[in-house]
Amino acid sequence: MKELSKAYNPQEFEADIYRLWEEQDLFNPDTTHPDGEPYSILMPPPNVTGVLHLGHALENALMDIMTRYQRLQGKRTLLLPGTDHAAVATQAKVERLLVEKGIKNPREEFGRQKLLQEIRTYAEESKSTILSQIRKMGTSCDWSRLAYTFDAERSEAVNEVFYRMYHDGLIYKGYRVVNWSVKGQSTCSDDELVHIEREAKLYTFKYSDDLPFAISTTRPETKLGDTAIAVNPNDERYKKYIGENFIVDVGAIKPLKLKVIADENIDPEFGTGAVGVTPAHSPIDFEMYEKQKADGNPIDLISVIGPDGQMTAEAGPDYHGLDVLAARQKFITWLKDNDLFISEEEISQNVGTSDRFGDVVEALPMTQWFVDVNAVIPNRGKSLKLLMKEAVTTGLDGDKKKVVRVTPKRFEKLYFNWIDNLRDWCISRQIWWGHRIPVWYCRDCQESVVSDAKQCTIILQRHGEADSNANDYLNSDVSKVNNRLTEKGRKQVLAAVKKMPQINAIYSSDMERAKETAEIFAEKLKLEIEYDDRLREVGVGDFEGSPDVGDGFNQTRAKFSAWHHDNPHGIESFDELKTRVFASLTDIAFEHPGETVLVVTHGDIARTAQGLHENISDEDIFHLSYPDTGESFEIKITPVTCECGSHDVYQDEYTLDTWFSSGLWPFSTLGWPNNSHDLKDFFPTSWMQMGYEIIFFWMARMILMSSYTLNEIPFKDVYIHGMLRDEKGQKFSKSAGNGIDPVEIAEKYGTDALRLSLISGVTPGNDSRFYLEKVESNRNFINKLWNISRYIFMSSKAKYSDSVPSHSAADDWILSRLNRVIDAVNQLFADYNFSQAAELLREFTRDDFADWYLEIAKVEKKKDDILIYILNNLLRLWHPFIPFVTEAIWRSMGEKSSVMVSSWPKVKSAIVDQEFEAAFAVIPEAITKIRNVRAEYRIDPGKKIPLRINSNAKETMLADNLEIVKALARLDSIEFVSAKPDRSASVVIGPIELYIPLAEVIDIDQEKERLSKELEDIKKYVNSVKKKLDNKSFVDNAPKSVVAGEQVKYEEAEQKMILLHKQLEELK
RNA sequence: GGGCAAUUAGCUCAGUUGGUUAGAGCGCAUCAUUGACGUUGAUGAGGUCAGAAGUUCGACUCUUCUAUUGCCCACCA
Repeated sequence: MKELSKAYNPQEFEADIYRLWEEQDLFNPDTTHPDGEPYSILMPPPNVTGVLHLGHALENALMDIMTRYQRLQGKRTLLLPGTDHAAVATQAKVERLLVEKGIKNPREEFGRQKLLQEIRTYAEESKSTILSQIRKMGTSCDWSRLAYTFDAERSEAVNEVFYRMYHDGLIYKGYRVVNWSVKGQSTCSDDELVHIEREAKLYTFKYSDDLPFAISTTRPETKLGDTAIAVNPNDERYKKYIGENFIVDVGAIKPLKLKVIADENIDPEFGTGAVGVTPAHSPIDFEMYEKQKADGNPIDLISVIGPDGQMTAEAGPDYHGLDVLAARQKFITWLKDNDLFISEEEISQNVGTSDRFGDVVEALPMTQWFVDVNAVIPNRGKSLKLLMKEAVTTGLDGDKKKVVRVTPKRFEKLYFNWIDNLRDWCISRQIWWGHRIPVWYCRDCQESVVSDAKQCTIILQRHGEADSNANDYLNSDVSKVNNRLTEKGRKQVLAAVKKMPQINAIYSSDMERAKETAEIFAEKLKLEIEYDDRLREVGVGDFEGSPDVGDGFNQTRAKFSAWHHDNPHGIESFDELKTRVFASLTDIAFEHPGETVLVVTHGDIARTAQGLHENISDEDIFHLSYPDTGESFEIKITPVTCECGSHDVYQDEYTLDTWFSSGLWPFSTLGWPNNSHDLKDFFPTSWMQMGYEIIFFWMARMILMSSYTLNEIPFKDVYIHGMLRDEKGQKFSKSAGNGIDPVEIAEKYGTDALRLSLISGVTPGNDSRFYLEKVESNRNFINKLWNISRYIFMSSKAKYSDSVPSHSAADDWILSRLNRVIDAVNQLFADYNFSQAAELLREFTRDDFADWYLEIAKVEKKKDDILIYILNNLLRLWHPFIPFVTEAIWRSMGEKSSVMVSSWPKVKSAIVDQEFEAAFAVIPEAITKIRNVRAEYRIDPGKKIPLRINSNAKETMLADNLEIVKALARLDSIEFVSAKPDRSASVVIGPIELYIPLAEVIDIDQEKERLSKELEDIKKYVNSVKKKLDNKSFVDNAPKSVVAGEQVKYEEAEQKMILLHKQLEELK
């Protein structure tokens, strides 16, 4: 047995222990419990937008506690780690950082490839930080199964699901009013809106004098696009006009034709009871537009606001180019000038803002991709909406086994409410960081193709610096110059090799400088090189060997039209260049679907490939920047063949909502769409935890995707946790400046203390507070456990054995307690009540074990085996909560394998004896009462005093365990007496009377007061119980056991009362 | 506008099908401490369970209403 160091210093062992677990592959269920019953938890993937915060730390603690608990039960437990590319969140973040660095418009200045490269670099960095932080939290996840929502496997799943939904008619492209963030230049879904309340003005006016209506609006500028007036069909004032058309001229490009339409939802009481209908800029009005169209009574749709947030030409020459606020003022002025303005009124209104970009969104009509939540799924007879509902109510198709249990249950209501109000989900985004929509358009026949082909990731690597770069001359003819890499160039390549991800194949231009570069890669990556002359640098014609100055090569090309189709000065035409690059890369993609390929090539070729990939104009391609020598960027090409046979397709440039890929997480991480073992074994997953703020975003989407794709629920149980708040109850946020770095806390107090603090006080679904005092007290507690162990190791030489003989009442007591605690902890785990489980363990460890049993053990001696036994059990019970310290102590105990793969203690019910425990309680009670008297009379704690016991207690538990009382209450003599000695303090415990003869210190008055006070208390109690028992209806109606219990209480209390009374009498 | 949650000791919170003399931790007070642990121990003070009504033999617990706080949802233009 190793001695534990004197102080508990988590910094000394936590990192080593985690490394050891990893080295022994203990997080991998296939290593530890290959034959156990599968149990799986998926980590909600943190966004790669920054660093781990306290909320993540809480989630890690919760998941890991559950994982370690299940693993100790012998289950084949998988906790699968991963991260989320978080499309818009990440791009918004990186753009913000770039703007801070002085780049005003990153998208314009960088272009797609370069910005994506920036984002990717940021994301990868953030990812590796987060992963190391997860390790720091002690999370026992299986790193061999690490996933990323944006990696090749997950992309494959995304495309496959899109493909299926499209062919099932659940995904459609439609012209609809969507939420548009002008600042982010992208759509967002309804769920991504954050509603804020703000003051606004409600204006009332007429379109023209001829019109019998006045209308009210908060957005006068949109009225330039009005095409109807809606009234309630039962509104007597306006009924007669329904169906009529009015022509008004409010200054738009042409006069507006306004049809009066009826709509039930119009409130006749609000405003004037007539509503100007702007189908293009209001989702509700758009619905009216759709309805009118469906009814064969179409109205127009005029878009007067553009994606740039400015008025369009449709709005008329007076307004065109103005931003909305300026247009509003101008329109109001016009109304006033023409005596059409009636009134304005301050109202408060709710507006939707973009959760990532923060601006108020505009409603704009656009062509976007949607998931239809109401359409009937072929062969299923029900809609996605219905599937989502079934999964939480009856189970899918009524199968009770396919039902998600939500803890706490009240969140189900929230979920249903959301489903009921759900509209079609807009899944296309105009940002670049994300999964491209897997739709291709054919350049030959103009048709679109939705393909489930696996995309090939191509890393375009420019060769390292060559002689031509260093000495500035052009070289594209392999036969003319032997242009090799410089020393610097080779170094660049070696550096690039280190950064290279897993590669399946290498292709290279056959020019010397590329060849040389490729060879370095090939050697290091142990791959063969395929040479392709179509990857050669652009042909420079007559400029071969000369520096590119004056009227040289690039000047010639700058006159774009001159070499577009032709070959001025013998240079390669752009058409020829594009054709060979496209053909080469397409061939590669078809050769390596689903793989990552390194293509070593030249600057101009890389840029041309990039341009082709982005589907931008030839001239724009020419103006793209090169990658630097030795640098690379990646593009993804999916080998798609159009129905017409052409490979000449380009992909839709929109990307998918990030929640589309997150929704697939429960199965995409387990190998779907491939028929993997993991999918069979671990899906549906067993348990999932998440914060209530992502129930709509994530839980709902996972249920949608799983029930659609696999006709299964994604998880059997979902545990909803609350948010962490600071000590004042405020949210943690950067802007509030109250952020706490979990890693810093872990470093200072130890991860174990952090974990315990995070979950303490946490109940399902409720917010909890986090503050340093909590961490400190938990650290102190762990230190206590450390010292308990240290003491036991110092005093005991025993080895753990699964069964230990009991030598005394105290032994029986502690063993019974232990088993009862194990039982209770199991129950608390079953209810996901982690905080209480830890609380219970803490109580047992500190109060029962350390404060009582260890002290008793010092008196009774020879308890080595029991001490070790209990400690061993305790370490296993504590391990899910505080994995590091339990492992450290476990190893010191001489155990060879890890505590994390030992076994969860079994309840030995034969040992549990609650009655005996209750009987034993007299001993601590007696000791406490005596200590109490000592404290009251200020007796020096070191001084030993005598004790007399009324002899009627001779045959009790107390009489059998006097040695314990003697030592712990610091007594020098104990005798049984038949009468109370003179001048002594007395206490009553049930039927037992204890006397403490203290002639020299005793104060009769003080003693009288003390006893009187106690007598008063007990009298009150006796009376209340008596009243109850005298109440006939109580005796008649209450269950017998309750009445009997009250009777016992009464008798005991009464006896105590009599004894106290007697003692008080004796004092007089 | 609709909904959800919370309200228990100075602070943070338990209290799981109605029966407890309503608990814990921190803080506070008093005392102790060469001892496994001062990152400690012993002892104590402190609450009409937000308010009102109701159901019941019995309410912190169930019902209704009220108040305060927080959160979520929502197409009064």
